[in-house]
Amino acid sequence: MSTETSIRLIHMLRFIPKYPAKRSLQNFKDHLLSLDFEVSDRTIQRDLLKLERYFPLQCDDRSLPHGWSWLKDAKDNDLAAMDKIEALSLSLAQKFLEELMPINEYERISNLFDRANNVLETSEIGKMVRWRDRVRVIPPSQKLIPPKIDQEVKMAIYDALLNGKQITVQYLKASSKRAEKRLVNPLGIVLQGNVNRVVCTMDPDFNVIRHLPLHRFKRVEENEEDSVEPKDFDMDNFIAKQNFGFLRTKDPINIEIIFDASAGFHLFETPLSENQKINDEKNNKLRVFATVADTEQLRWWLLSFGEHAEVIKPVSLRNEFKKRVKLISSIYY
Amino acid sequence: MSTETSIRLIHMLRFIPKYPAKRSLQNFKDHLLSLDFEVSDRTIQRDLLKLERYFPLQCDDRSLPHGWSWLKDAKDNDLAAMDKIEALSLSLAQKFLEELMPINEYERISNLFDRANNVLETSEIGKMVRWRDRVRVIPPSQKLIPPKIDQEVKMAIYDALLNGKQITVQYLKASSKRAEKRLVNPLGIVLQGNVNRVVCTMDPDFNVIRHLPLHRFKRVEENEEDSVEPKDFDMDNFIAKQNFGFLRTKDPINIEIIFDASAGFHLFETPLSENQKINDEKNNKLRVFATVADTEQLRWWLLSFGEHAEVIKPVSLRNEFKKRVKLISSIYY
DNA sequence: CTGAATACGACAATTAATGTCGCACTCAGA
DNA sequence: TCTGAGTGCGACATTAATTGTCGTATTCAG
Repeated sequence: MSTETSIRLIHMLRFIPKYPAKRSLQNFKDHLLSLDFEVSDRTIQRDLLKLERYFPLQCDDRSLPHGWSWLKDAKDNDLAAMDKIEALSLSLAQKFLEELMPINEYERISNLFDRANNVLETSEIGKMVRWRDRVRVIPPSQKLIPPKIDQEVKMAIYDALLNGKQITVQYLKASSKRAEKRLVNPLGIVLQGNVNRVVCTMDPDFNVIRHLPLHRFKRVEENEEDSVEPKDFDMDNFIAKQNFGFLRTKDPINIEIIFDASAGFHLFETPLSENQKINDEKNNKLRVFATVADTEQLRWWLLSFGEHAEVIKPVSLRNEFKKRVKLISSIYY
Repeated sequence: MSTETSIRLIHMLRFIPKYPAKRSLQNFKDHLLSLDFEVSDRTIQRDLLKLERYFPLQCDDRSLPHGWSWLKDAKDNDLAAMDKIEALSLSLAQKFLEELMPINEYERISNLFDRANNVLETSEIGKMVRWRDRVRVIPPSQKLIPPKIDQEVKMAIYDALLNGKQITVQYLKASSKRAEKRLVNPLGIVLQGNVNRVVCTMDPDFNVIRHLPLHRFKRVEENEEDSVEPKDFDMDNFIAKQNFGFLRTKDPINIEIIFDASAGFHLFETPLSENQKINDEKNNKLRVFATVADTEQLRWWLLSFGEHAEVIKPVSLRNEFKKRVKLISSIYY
């Protein structure tokens, strides 16, 4: 018999599920026994009362046996036991992230996912369908291989950013093979697809704001000096106006597009905007109206439909597409 | 003086950071004092030794004062204190997920994110740059508004899937306005972009395998009957061969594409495949070779480059593009 | 080299934890 | 409505663990 009360309490805390699930005294007894804690029923009852004083727990005493659970909206119920459904949701989220983001970096989130998978795997065998075989994620766009990021480097840069400190780095320019020593003022982080970019200024010219892929930094040392920032630096301005070149005009535009019904049908379920309207034309076409941001992405998206989408408005966009279509034709003919 | 030893131990456990960060006796003392635990130094030392016996902790005794931390690769270190860098990473992951997936559903993951944001917000003010202003996520493709999913419905369907049970549902057909009662055998879940689909069979014809958006299910009841599955049902087969129509041929294809240098440059950093090769042609073009899956997505992706990409091989794909380009031309001219 | 800070073993006093028992209550089945 | 097994909980004596104190050894900055 183990004599370590506190440890037993921790195990009990982690065995309590979130409301509306609940555990009975007998459940706790079995669970503790499987962990080699042999105590009397009375002790378990007392333990639960004690935990209730310090954590947002709940005892359903409307019927026997009483059932214990965490309050639904408890803040720190990351301690709580995970139920199967929650585990399945998390496992889905994991598959989703894996497709899109180098998730292995995020250690704590991996822990959470590990725990979820563990719950799914140790549930009663046979009764449960093998979820692994039953869940798939279809990536929304062409899959590209993410660059490898050095964890030490990443952590050092994040740390410097948080502390507002300058860093001295070895930076590998795209054009060269050897890293160069540079002095860098980190300003921010931008995640673009699966590329992690550091927004910064760098010697010799600290007036130019750059955005450099994190994986090009080879060595990072945090300096004593505080990071020097350009006056009135603002991330949104930087992204919008200058460097990423996604946003064309600041104002949203009203678009009118004709889709083949099969290609545009999904817009009924996942609209482009809150104000989207769809007219069902007779000839198996859909005429879609929406107000959207005027971005490069919009163009990429429209282009990807090929012959299944026709830009009608705004006229400027239609003319742009006319020109591009001519250019594309000239490639193949 | 509080007399609740066990509770104190739990607080201590959650205050211990992950290696390589560490906490000294004085740190613990201050922390406990702020939580109204007034104990002697010796007690804290003994507590730590006790915790060390039951959790993967580590005491760095190479120098004074000694520093405690969780082992780096501990499995259950979701209990551990979160450091600022980890918190920033998680906050990034959250922003990433928010752009792409209806994440608010995943309660436990939200808790984790809340905790991360809390760490960032309660850190020493002033010393830390305001991370909110310094972190951005640029979505990889056109943003569409995710459908709203009823949590009760989702949980009921997941539960039935896990338990291998039939369900009786109210299903809203795309064409109609009123939900109909149906008997459904759930077979699996597919996440496609931000649409959550249920793979299933349904009355009246249980031989047809369907994939229906989760948000079309209006009410779900789990039945006593076990779910009846088609013989030899296999998710991958289902996705690949029949219904999603993404995969064209089972075998990967060797593609050769000519990109404008500016458009294809990112492939240096995020390649299409492990075996990708890039020839730098003289005329500001890149000739890219890679082995990729033969999917619709590949076509969408290539089309989205417009005049900045030319398909060379395989010849079949080039011919396909030739035809499509002619069709596109005919729309605008 | 020196003094302040830290770690830790030992021990006795204190405090908490535990099992047992008895009684009250619940609830399903007769 | 009755019955009995199951469950919850108050009380209490016993046992076991926890705690503060003190003394000594060690570390480390100046």
